Amino acid sequence: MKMYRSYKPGETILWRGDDLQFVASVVKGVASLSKTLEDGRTQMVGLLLPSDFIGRPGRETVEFDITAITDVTLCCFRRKPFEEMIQTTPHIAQRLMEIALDELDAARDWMLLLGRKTAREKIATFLEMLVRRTNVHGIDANSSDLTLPLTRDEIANYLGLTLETVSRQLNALKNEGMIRFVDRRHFEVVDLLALHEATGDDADGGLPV
Amino acid sequence: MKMYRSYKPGETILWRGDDLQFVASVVKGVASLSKTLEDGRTQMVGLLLPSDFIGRPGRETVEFDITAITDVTLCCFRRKPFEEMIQTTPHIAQRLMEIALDELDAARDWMLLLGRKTAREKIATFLEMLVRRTNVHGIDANSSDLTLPLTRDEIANYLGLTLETVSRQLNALKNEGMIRFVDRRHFEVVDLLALHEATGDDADGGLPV
DNA sequence: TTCATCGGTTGATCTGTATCAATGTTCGCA
DNA sequence: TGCGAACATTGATACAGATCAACCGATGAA
Repeated sequence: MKMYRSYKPGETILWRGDDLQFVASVVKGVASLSKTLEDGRTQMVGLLLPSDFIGRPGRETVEFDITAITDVTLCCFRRKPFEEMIQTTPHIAQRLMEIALDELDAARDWMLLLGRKTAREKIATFLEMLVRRTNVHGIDANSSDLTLPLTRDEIANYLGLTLETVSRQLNALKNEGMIRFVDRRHFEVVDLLALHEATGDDADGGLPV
Repeated sequence: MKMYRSYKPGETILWRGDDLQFVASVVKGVASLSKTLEDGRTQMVGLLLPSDFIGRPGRETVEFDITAITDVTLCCFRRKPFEEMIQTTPHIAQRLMEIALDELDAARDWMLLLGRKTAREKIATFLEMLVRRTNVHGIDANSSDLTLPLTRDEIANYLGLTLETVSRQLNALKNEGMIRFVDRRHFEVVDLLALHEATGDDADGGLPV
């Protein structure tokens, strides 16, 4: 009924079109959802963090590739019994609906970012999101010592940029004194207000992640 | 309990942050969902067509502007009784979940388009979507005499381009013999295969709208 | 009939980001 | 202990699409 599976960084969890015999939830680690064009250009369309959900009732294949970014552990259920459970336990459907609607909100914020923001604004938005998410998870409120969970290349795929542009803009924000790097994967935010201004977002219009 | 409201083209149905006392479904017409940056750049993040739904249980404001594109008629319900209905009628929650998941799939396809496609590919994808959607609605199977529901400017906002680029790419596809214009708002597809190739999409990876 | 407006087209130029290329840094492993 | 691979930075150049600007053609009001 219920089983655990683990994946190494870089390992593909599911390919687009794969048969989806299981639904799963992320126990540990970070995974990416991504879509690819014919010639190989790819775009991340979501990140999976612990407690996030894979699979959907009534659909037997996935529409994107799912790849482990860090070590990932999933908790898997067979799809059939899970679907029956939805039928019989109404508030599960409700909960899943809320999850889907939250993801939809996040996807739409990302559409604004991908369609209209400059490279600089994209990077600033991404960093601000990391601040907010780290704080929500209650780790710290001081915006210092944040972790970049992705490589420059992965950030580029997330933001619709190239890795060179990511590197340049990250350094630009550093040189302007908004952020400081501890090492390549760790940074702190020196001037959160300036960072927010650099996102281009409307006063109260941050990402509700 | 249930009432109808109408809007003229260009009229704003809801502003971001507006109090959402109602949920509604579109009876007639086309409306857009859009998000705006501080300096006015805007990006459409969705289109509402007849049968589409506005509002979500458990959230009292909308996160984007909703604007009528054509004459629009909505059928509105008070939010409270609607939410109670969800609690008591389980398959409504299920249906809403499916709608949300479908929209999420569409949003993710759009993220790939916004983040990675060229102007030409964006236009081709948009036209192919119109073909598919028109055919689904059973109007015709011949890809001839399709209607462009949006102005050049609105298309630009939908695709993350400027209106000049939309105009140029539309003409480029015309000059290559893929499409033909009847007038500014009506066209037919001459070479559907070529149009599909121009989308850049992976063989079987069309938009499941 | 004229004029104003709105949506659309077309042209010239500019610019942000991609691309191409070389170099630097870190870390795991023989 | 040093070597190689992966990740990252930096520089030079190219180009797609934005921007600025002029013009066109319907439609509708006076």
